[in-house]
Amino acid sequence: MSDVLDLEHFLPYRLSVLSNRISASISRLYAERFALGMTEWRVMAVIGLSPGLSSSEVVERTAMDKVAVSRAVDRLLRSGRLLREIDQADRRRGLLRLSEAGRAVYDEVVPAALALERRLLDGIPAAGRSQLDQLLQQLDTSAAALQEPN
Amino acid sequence: MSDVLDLEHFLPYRLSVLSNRISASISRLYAERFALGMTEWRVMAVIGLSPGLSSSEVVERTAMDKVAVSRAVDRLLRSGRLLREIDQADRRRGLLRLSEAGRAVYDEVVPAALALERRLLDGIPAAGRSQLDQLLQQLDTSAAALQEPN
DNA sequence: GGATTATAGTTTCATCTGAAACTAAATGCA
DNA sequence: TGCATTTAGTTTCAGATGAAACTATAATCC
Repeated sequence: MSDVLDLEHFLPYRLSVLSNRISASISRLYAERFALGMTEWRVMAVIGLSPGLSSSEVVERTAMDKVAVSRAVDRLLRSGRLLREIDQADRRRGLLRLSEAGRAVYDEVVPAALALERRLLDGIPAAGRSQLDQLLQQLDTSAAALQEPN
Repeated sequence: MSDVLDLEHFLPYRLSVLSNRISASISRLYAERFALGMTEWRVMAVIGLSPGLSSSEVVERTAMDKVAVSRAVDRLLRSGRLLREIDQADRRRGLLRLSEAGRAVYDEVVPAALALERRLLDGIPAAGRSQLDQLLQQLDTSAAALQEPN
């Protein structure tokens, strides 16, 4: 059909707008209540679930920029929400865990984040959710393929 | 079930990663071949389809920031890809259209963008695509609702 | 063991971004 | 008509961002 590009129906654009909308809401949640940036929250989320990871492992898992992670870790250390212990087996690496204060924030943010996700999915029945899951998976695979090969 | 938040399965996170991945690929396409930023391209896309809109109408349609649009328009005017004519009925407004050079870029980028979209959707059958369409629509509605009401 | 290469993480720098303040024109109102 | 308010669009400023250079440690090769 069309060589016409209508942004409204252009998948990359729709995803971008949707994702920005959601990020804005969710950032507001973190920022207002906990003075927490998106990157910082993501670091906390990863470390909360998997204590003892290093910064570069966080980078691998989250696909965030390593500079961003470095700075987020720095802020979290300084605000006392994260602890870092040098890995004695490899002294370049710093092993991260939540402090008590960090854990307290984590335990409060997780339910709020999950509640927000639930509101997003509210109108969508179980069948639709698993379709969504599968579709996102496929898109992610295609998108990853798009990255490298030209 | 769980009060556990695993980023890998957290919808806002997945959307953000997916959208960033796709945006990166697509930006590369615009940037390398045409020295065109994402915002600039979006402005061109809207104006290409609907010549004669003003900047603020572009803002409305794209949900982009008005500062970003203002700057993108400025760059596009200076690179000679866009023309602006002051609306004589309301001299605050500038009516935008693609120049000949702009149209040439547009006519080359549109098929490339559509091709990229096609590659994204490649593994997904027609049924899945319409599900996706519907799901994104629903999510967008929920996300919009999330914006205002606290 | 010493030189070379690779990796973890940080710093620098130039750019991008968006909120808020601002300018200019238009509209509403007395 | 003249003053106050609203709207279109730009500029300013302060902070976020990411590529590239850098530091420190580890691993590899001779």
